[in-house]
Amino acid sequence: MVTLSEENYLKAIYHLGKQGKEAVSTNAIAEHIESKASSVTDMIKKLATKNLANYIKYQGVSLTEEGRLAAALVIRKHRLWEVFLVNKLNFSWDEVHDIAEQLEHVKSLQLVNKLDAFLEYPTHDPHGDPIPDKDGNYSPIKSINILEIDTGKEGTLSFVKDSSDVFLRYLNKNNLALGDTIKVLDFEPFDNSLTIETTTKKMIISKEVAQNLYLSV
Amino acid sequence: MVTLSEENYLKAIYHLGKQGKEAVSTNAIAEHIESKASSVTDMIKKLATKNLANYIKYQGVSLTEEGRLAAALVIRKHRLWEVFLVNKLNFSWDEVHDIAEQLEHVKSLQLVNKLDAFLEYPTHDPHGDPIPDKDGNYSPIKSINILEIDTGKEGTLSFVKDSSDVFLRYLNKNNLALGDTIKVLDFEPFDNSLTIETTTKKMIISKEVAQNLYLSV
DNA sequence: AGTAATTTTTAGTCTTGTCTAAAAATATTT
DNA sequence: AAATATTTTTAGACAAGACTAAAAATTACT
Repeated sequence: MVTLSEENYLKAIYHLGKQGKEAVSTNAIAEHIESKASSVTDMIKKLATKNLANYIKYQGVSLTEEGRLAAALVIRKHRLWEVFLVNKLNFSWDEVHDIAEQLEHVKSLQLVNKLDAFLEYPTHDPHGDPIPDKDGNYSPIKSINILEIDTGKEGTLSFVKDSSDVFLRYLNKNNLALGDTIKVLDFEPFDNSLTIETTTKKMIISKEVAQNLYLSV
Repeated sequence: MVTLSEENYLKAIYHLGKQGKEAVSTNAIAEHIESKASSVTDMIKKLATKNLANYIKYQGVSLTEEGRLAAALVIRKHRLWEVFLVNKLNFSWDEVHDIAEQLEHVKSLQLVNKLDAFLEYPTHDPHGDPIPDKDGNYSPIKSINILEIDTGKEGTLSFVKDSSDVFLRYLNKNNLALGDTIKVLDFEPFDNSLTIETTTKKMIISKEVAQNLYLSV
């Protein structure tokens, strides 16, 4: 049995080293989960004895295949619950993190999979992060919301979810095309709209449009 | 902050003494939550210092108004989640208890209330137990599933949810009327039908019919 | 390479919630 | 009402997870 606390460490290791494959430092983990280095050492020893992590003293930790899968499952649950909270319960996407942080620890594979079906197999959460499948795999493409506001991060428009005529006409009219480089400048909480910047201009896009733009970063 | 463990004790006290008003014994609680009497003593002392319980040594515990409300909230959450699992995720009503036992501890008043709205303000969970409202109150009437099979418990038919012509004709045809005494003899998991017994006869009713019959016990 | 700075680990302590075994209080029986 | 049985509480121990302070290892610097 993987405890709540163990799950949080697995998540941290997963996020800090590319999906847990790279070794991450004790200090990085401590900072990420807001604890102390000594606590981290204790826990990673425990994860190692449980075959969830590879650990060599003073050399950092990485996840075993088993650990990677366990971490991906927690992330899958987190993101599915976020979709539920936003799409079904009408939360706004900036309110759901703390609740999903609790829901992600509920244990029942049947529950995850039924929730997945109920939500009609979403591929991305409301923040634009991709949702791992049952085997822990996911596409590296993220929806536009993922670009944090005003950090200067940019992405390349590489996929549109809705390929209806009316949406493609919208893109045409606004001079947006696959391959364009996009940066997010501002987020308006009132209607969830975004101000974005391409190489040629600045514009405001609605929540509906944002949800259909996918970028590689 | 009320911890997970504290919530479980509050629930137990609430269930064992009529909504926590009557004093319940240490042993009864220990048995109910499958722990030891000494652990219970420790915890009820803690609940008392937190003003959630009234405790006099060797005299049992009851809940304070604050404790009663906290317990009712946990039960409200448990039963709402059960409705969600059965009505939205298509679980059968005998599979949902353990999952709801975890979900009931998720903290967010906003979540409970949005879930309540999403489920269209259900009054009873899939087992027939009434769902407390925001103030911890609920009707003492239970839907028929609550009568445990073959325990000899009986109730009086006192309310029908669906009052359409077609349902009332069904009741007429089958000689079921308000005031009738009803006992549940068997449950068929395949289609969730029940075998019931009135003072005059024995019959099988479908899940749909059962969901509309409410009894006072 | 040798010293200084940083990172990581160890050792020992604390809190929460649980347990066993023994002591104290209450209930029951005759 | 005394003796016995049962229930409840206390005392002390333990596991999980976190912390502080000190020791050990690694990395960085000159």
